[in-house]
Amino acid sequence: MQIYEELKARGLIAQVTNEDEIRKMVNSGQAKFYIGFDCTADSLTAGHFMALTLMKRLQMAGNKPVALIGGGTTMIGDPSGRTDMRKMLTKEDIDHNAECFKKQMEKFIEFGEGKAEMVNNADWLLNLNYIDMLRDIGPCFSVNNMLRAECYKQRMEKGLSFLEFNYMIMQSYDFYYLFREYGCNMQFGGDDQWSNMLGGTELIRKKLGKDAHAMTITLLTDSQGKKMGKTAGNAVWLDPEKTSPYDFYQYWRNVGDDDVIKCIRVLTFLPLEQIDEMAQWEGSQLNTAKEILAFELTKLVHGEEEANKAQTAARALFGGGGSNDNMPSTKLADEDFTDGKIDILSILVKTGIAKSRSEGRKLCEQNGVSVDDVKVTDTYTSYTKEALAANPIIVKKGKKIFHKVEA
RNA sequence: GGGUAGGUUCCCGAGUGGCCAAAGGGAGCAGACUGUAAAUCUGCCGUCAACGACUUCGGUGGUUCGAAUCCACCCCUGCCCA
Repeated sequence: MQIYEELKARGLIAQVTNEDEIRKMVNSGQAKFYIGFDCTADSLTAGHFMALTLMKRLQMAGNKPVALIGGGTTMIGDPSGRTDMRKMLTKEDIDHNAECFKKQMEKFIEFGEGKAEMVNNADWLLNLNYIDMLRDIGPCFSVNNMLRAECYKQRMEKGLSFLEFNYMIMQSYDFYYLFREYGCNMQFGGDDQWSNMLGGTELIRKKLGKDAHAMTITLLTDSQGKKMGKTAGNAVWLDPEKTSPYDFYQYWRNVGDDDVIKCIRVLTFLPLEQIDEMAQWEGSQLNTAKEILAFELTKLVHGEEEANKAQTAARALFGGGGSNDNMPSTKLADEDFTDGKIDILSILVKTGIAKSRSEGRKLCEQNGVSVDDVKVTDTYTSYTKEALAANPIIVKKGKKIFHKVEA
């Protein structure tokens, strides 16, 4: 099976500008494609991860990937699919984020001579002269058409600032620039980027009279149509400091029945035949599929060693096994104790299990907290430093959150 | 610039002088049930030294015994007109 067919079979392809040509190009390794990443945070997320895997898949098929870091476009902020304006980031933040992105990507994709390239659109966007640029590409954009673009739809009611309106133009300019200077003939991106990407192909056609292509990836959504890769509004980060490998593993271990196979298909590199077989599984058998999904992804992002640790930790914790070294843990310092003791509420807050003492109190009162598998309902329960130093305790919130506490 | 409708807790959205830490919904968290799933039911859902106290309703001042609610000025947003 060739790469294009494989992408299709995995359900990765959402929209394409010209299927026949793209298939030909991609299958014969003739594509030099780019994917843009706006650096709005200091770590990539599970959402970006799919784009990275796509890059890798295409690279393995002989195509040339270009990772574009959006040091310039982030200054503007993509309004696509958003109902409110992004908060403006400072130049320093953006630079810092770009640096973080770079490091994370390097772990996953090979850059260098004859391999993948990395560019930053700050290098050309930041130096544009307003009037020159307007005269150069301004005539190629129809405001009427732009206003009809899908990516602005949600903003037509709530308001769209001129700043953000320009995002499409900047992204189009990127494609135009990369086409011209780097020979990039294709752009990939999330499905929400479609109109921005078409802006680029249009611009190239108008300015250079040549065809460039665009293809979007299906955004990963769960069976309820919600974007995946988020927990309680927080992203699942690829940075182990922000989302520990254990939590990362757990996120995927806990996806719904209806979503496991899709996730495996879309995100892992397991052969399709094997996946088709798993698709036959039903009921609690799917737990095995979830373990496979979680393990594979953790391995890809954090390495095999971390994946093993996360898996054994999870199995020990949920399988009723003994204690384990790999669960999240906190070592208390001297100043955390008063008169050599610390109470349960302080522990909950200290470990981040509860955001406030109030929340912790409520958790206890509602039977949500246990220490070494014994429910703690008395909020005045406290532990001495000596006891904790001798025997670390395992604090558990609900069924799934474990935390080791030692002194 | 003119007119007009607004800015309420994570989000949506009620509240228009005391009965308001603020209805309702969503999200989230916990409990029951389960398979570390979904659905369902129950409870919680500002903070704290907690039958009480403190901080919050765009901002700053003011009126009042008392303000999310009234007044003044300011900032921001939608819509209409220019």
